Amino acid sequence: MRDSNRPSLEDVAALAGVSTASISRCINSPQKVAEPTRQRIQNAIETLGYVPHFGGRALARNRTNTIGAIIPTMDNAMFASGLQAFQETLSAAGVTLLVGSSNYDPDQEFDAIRSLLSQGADGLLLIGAARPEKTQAFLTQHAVPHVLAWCCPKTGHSPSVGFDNQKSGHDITAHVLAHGHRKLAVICGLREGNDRATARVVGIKQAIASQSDAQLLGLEECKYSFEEAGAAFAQLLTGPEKPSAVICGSDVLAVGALLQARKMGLRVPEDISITGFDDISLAQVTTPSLTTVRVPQLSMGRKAAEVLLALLNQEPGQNLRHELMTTIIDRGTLARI
Amino acid sequence: MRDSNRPSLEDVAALAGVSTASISRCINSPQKVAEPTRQRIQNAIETLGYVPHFGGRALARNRTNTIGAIIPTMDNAMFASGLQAFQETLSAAGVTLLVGSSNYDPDQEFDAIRSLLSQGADGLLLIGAARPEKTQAFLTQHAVPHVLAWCCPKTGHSPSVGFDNQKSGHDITAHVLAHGHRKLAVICGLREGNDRATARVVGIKQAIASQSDAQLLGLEECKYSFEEAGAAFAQLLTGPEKPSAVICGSDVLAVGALLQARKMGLRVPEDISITGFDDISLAQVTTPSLTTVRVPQLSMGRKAAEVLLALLNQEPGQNLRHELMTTIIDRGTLARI
DNA sequence: TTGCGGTATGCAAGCGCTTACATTCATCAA
DNA sequence: TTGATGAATGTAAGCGCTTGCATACCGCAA
Repeated sequence: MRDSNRPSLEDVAALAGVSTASISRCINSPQKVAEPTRQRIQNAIETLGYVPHFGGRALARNRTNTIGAIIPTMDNAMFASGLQAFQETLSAAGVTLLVGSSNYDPDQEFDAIRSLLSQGADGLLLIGAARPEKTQAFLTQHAVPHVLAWCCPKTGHSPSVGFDNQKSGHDITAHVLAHGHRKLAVICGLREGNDRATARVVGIKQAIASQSDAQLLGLEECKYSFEEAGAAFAQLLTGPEKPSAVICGSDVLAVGALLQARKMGLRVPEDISITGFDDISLAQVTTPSLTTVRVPQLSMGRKAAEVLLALLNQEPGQNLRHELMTTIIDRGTLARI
Repeated sequence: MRDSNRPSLEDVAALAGVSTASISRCINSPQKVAEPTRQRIQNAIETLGYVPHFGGRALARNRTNTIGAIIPTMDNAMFASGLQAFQETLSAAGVTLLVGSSNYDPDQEFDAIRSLLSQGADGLLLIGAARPEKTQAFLTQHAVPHVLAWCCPKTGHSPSVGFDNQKSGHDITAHVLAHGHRKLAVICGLREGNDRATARVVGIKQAIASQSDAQLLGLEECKYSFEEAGAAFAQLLTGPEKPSAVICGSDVLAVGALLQARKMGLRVPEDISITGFDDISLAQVTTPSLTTVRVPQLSMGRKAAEVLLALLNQEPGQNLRHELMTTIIDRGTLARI
């Protein structure tokens, strides 16, 4: 490739009149090299435009300073900004981020894991806790340092940085109930293999169950798109009894529902209330703006990076389970009745 | 790290009773190995859970199968979905994506470039064409295969996959003028070091200049946030003459303006028209939804990946400049007057 | 002067993989 | 039978870097 005249350590050594060992030391622990030598080496490095060869270094050190993240998709503000924070934190520590995506598909996730590891990732960031036996076994067998984000499982021994999806689902529902709603409906993402979506629904159902006169009129599962969510919303309104509030498992779903409601001539929140989840920027932009659950994406991304770095550096005494708090953001789509 | 008992080629070779060369061949070009041997090797690989060591491979091949992308930020739907498409295309070709971010800062971009290259990136995706001499020199000196996206420079010899920002800026402005607007104002991103923002404004001004009775009442530069854009919008309305339309260099800015307009009691588009740029999902969600310029993010990301892969494989006869078309999406924030 | 301790540098052995070249062996045409 | 051919496999030389150990050198105390 771009090698033929790529300078190597040896070239630098020749130019500076020292051994390759000194160059290496000068780069990796400058204090071990006398000042005048350091100068000479620096000059040589610069005149040649030397950049250490990654493969050589990785081979000798058996470490790449690279971390992989596998997220369902970047095409969703939800993960993108968490990932951005994650990347920035890593970058500050001199570690580079490799990304892979799973499209919410466990098989694709497995492939991505294999691929990132074979690309030399020292550790991984994974979203959620639910994964097939096969994937778990692979992670265990290869003793892959990893942290789970967007969740906070009570079982399992993977470090995690996230929040309690179930509790958050419960909270927003309790909030809706407290506003007087009794006939509820739910739109959630496809739950198979998605523990976050699943847990949120569990929390929602739990809250409804604990309010004796409340009822769940319907639940629709769909992909995270405006269109599908709109269709799901329409479907929920076909029954004989109409919900007074629709609780959505994500802001994208909620916005899809909101747009559809408008299309159907329903006023939000006068005719029907809608709530979201995540608090991505979409949520503040709709009219009315979305009552939703704020997920601490930035701090989650940052913290996940810190935990993973600590893991790789074998720093002891780490807290392995970091539960962050979500907050209900009251805006305009939830009416009191 | 996770090495002590990591199996190596040699271990596999011992188990399978062949030489390491055969294992390597079996992995990289199976047709060169006889079927029974292949079976034996496969078994050995699986029982040991062997995964090739990245460093060793990179060293021997002098290629990492890794590509770096440096984008201003992922925390903006604008780049995120293009990046997603880019990543998916690479992934299908067995290439992994490394990401870095620049925060729209040329120095940070330079650091990111160095960092990704030192991480072994075989090639780079960069956003926009404008960069300091120093950065250019670095790219040239190291003969870094790269492609520029989100732009389509007529000069320079870097391959590019993008669209004509200036023309698009011109087009949307002409569109606004065709709706009868004559008093215009502009909100754009910080132009320093951002050739896309700059070019868009040039196009906008050009269109205004070509319509003799049109005038540009004001231009505000700000960061890509709702708040700053709102402030910019307010600022534009402080003068004695009020614009009838505000052209924004990005949907984020347009939405900020829109929210601010509402706050100020202005009806959009009755009292004032607003246009965006990019057509990210925000644009279809506001009330009224945003008249904007659609940028073909998915095809851009995909194409950029293809071009870069072709570049790395030394495929000849490549078209080095791919200009994609933008489209004006008419929605509700532009009135006819 | 000798010897000691410490610092700066060099030497050389890997790290795990790929691959050009060498070897072996079976097949087949002459 | 013989030699040419080609397929399957082995041998071993790197790829560029790090690092334990050896060496050289300096200043200083004895």
